[in-house]
Amino acid sequence: MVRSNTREEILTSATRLFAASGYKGTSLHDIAVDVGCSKAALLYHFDSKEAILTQLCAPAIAELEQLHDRLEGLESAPARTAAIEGFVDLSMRYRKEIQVIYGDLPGLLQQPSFARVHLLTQRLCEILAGPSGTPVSAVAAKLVLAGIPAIAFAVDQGMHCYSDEELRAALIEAATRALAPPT
Amino acid sequence: MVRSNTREEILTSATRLFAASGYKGTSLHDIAVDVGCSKAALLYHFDSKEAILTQLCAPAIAELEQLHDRLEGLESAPARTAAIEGFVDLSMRYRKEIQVIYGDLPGLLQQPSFARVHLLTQRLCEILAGPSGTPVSAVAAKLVLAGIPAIAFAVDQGMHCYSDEELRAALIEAATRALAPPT
DNA sequence: CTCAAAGCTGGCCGATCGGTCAGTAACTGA
DNA sequence: TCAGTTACTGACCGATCGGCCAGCTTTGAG
Repeated sequence: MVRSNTREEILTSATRLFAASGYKGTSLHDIAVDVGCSKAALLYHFDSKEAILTQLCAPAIAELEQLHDRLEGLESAPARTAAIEGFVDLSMRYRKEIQVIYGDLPGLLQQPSFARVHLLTQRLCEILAGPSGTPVSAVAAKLVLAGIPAIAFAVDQGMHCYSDEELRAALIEAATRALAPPT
Repeated sequence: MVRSNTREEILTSATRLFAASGYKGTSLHDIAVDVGCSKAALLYHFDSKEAILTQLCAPAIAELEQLHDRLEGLESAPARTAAIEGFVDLSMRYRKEIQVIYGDLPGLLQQPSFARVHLLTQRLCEILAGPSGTPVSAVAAKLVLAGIPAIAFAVDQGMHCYSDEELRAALIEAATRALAPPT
């Protein structure tokens, strides 16, 4: 049997398995069984296990990059609302990938391809914190920026009570509220 | 050389190494080198690698349990403020342990000793969401509950700009603001 | 002084890991 | 028809993993 889209199947399986058991907790054998091919086939399509991880995170990172570019030209206030909306959408669209990243954060931080993510996230944080520069606004920005992906992380483990639209709206409102200056 | 407090040294080293490289990413050999003893010595003091993980998380889990008991008798409003303060304090005191848990969340969720943590966190979430029961308040509670430990997670990787007191105050204010009903 | 317990070591075990390699079946353009 | 490329397999490799065990010191009570 020869298939045409094995590469995509590998990426799909790897994403689900990495998200469920972590990068280190998932072996090439596990992925091969899930895909229904040999372990060697994985390494025919990808240079290494790490290459699989990098490839499956690539689209999410690319979109984060795009979000960053989109915000660069805006004024402070509209940049903030756009950042909230963009980051919520991005976190919800790439739930599984975020689960993978969160599940292996300490080990991944050292990897060069994620250093860029760190920079982009820091920039987003500055935008969310706004120009005031008080500790509270900076910490609130970190809170939102860490909390939203963490919800995306947890949402597949027992938070099916809300629809995506409800969840999105609620996240944006809660984030906006946390970041709003006290009245 | 015979030492008296090897057990504590093992727990300290393991916590730091697990936090830095993850549970799976740290071998018994790594811990043994860090402590300055043999790998076999680790398994003399603890039944297994997993037992080390369980033991080092035990104090944090016990305190979470205490926080839960303390909140049980309170009314809705004071329970919420006490929950915020208690959870912020707990998250800051056990930063390293939280880093360990976050770093291996997917794998750890299946473990029985962490099922209890899941329950306690859910109860905390209900208290933070309050009696209103709207999606926004529930999601805001999740946001705060996920965001605070995530900051504790990230704080040791480049957020030394604030003192613990500043950080604590800012976290409590940001969390309170995110959870406050719109005025 | 004796001796058992506590604390610890070096060496070893089977299992599993990521990765390599020679070989093969199927498809494809010349 | 046939050479060449693509997609893939099974067997195998060295390294590393968690864990076990026989035996060696050190310590302290009787």
